[in-house]
Amino acid sequence: MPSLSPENSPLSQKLSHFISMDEGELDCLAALQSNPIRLERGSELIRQGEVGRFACFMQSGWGCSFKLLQDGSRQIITFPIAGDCIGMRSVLLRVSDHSFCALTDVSVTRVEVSQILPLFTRYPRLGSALLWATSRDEAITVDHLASIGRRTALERTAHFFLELSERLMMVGLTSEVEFHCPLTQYDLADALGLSAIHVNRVLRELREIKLLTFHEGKVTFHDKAALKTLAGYETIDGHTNIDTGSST
Amino acid sequence: MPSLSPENSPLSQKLSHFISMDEGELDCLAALQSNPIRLERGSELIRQGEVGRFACFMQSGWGCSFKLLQDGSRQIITFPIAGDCIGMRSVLLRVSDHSFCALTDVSVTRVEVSQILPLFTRYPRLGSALLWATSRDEAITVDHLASIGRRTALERTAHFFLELSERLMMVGLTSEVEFHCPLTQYDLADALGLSAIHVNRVLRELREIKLLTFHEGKVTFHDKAALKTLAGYETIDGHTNIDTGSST
DNA sequence: CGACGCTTTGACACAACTCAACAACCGTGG
DNA sequence: CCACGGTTGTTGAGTTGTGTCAAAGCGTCG
Repeated sequence: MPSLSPENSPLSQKLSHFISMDEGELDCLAALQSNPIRLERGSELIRQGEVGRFACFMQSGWGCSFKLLQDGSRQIITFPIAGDCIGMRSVLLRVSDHSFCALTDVSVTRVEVSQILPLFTRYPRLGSALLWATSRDEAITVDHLASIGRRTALERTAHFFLELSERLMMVGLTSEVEFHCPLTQYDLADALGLSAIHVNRVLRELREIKLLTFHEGKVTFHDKAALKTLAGYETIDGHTNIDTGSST
Repeated sequence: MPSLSPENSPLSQKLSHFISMDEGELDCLAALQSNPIRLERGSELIRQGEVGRFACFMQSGWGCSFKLLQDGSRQIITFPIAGDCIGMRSVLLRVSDHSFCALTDVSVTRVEVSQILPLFTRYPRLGSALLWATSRDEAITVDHLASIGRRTALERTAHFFLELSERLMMVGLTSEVEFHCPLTQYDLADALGLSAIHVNRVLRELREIKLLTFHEGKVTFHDKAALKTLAGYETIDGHTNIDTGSST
């Protein structure tokens, strides 16, 4: 795997959707992401209940952050990909409220909070871009919550892949119609609040109605427009189709 | 309703669980919260899809922030209470991804983001306390997500009230065994991802097994320990009961 | 008084879960 | 080379938790 030039890291790609960056800002981002660490598939970087000592930026690979519940089941919160920040909350809360596990081999760089805060003073635009990215992640979590709470399994699954695709798009990891996706149906189940068996049935239905195929680690959209209609999908950055009504 | 002395505002009460504040910091918080605005029950302060122009701190009353879905259903994300910040994400994302509605008469103060950012420079401890509070809210949302995804209706409802109680506790709005709670069963349903009718059944069961009563706007815990066991509850600030296992 | 908002209950339907079995694919080791 | 266990995917049958529909009770308020 070729090492990316720092100026074109996934993170800077992502942030450039929000602000355009000058050389100093790009250098600062590059410095934040020096010395990547390689993690093997399956390794747990963060453990629920342990003290969070650092945050990380993902450089490449797929992971999942999840909560373990009393009865042994787990709820996957998100699948971090290149350009995403993980574990920031754990640091601020001191104790980690969730775990992080690598689903493929993964490359990350550690950042100390002490590196981040001064950044807001020296590179305020970069700081606000990071805040924007964080808010965006939060909005995705909230969307996820609404999905699990109020959408059917079919809608929910469709919505998930559309959102994932949009996230991958921002870091240049997908074309319009298909992308690589190393998740198992068990992973999907734990993310979507379903059983793995039901995920299988839902995926079959999505395939049969010719909207989307999930096969051999590859997701293919057959009719993105219809999929968006089915899922009630609105782009993450706020363009909504909903008529919010008016009266009390 | 007597106006609170600024030094004892819900927000400063909440933050004082994280840092102890000196006079300058308290004054700064007080300044942030001057000129409260009164909102009538039912008024919508933030509308999904509109441009988010400001954030607010709640002074008193109850509200709900929620997402509207395509089919008209809604998912309530959280019920902001005194001391909570609302709409911050909407400002940073420019377009609001959710709505906010007052469930009782409510008093809030507007804050411009331009007021917040310099605060991190002048009162860094206050800034980090605010970050902590924000992270804590995020952790609650994530918990909520796990609840809806993986807990049964009964566990989920129990968990919700325990968490709510802990939040109220931080701003001095509850005793150990009971608290005022103006939510309807419809509100609960939209928060818990259930139908109102099923919420009613669940509440009846919680009453029958003598764990919790929800009646006439009042929540009473009859056996908090048993309730925590049922819900698999861990305190928000990270003290967990879960044995995270060990092997791969 | 009637209208309305909220709660409560029952009967029934259905989405999603569980259990069980099997198929396909992998890497490993004999 | 093939046998093997482990992981992942697939399918069917039966169960159950939760949703839907319908109706009634009960406050409050105009």
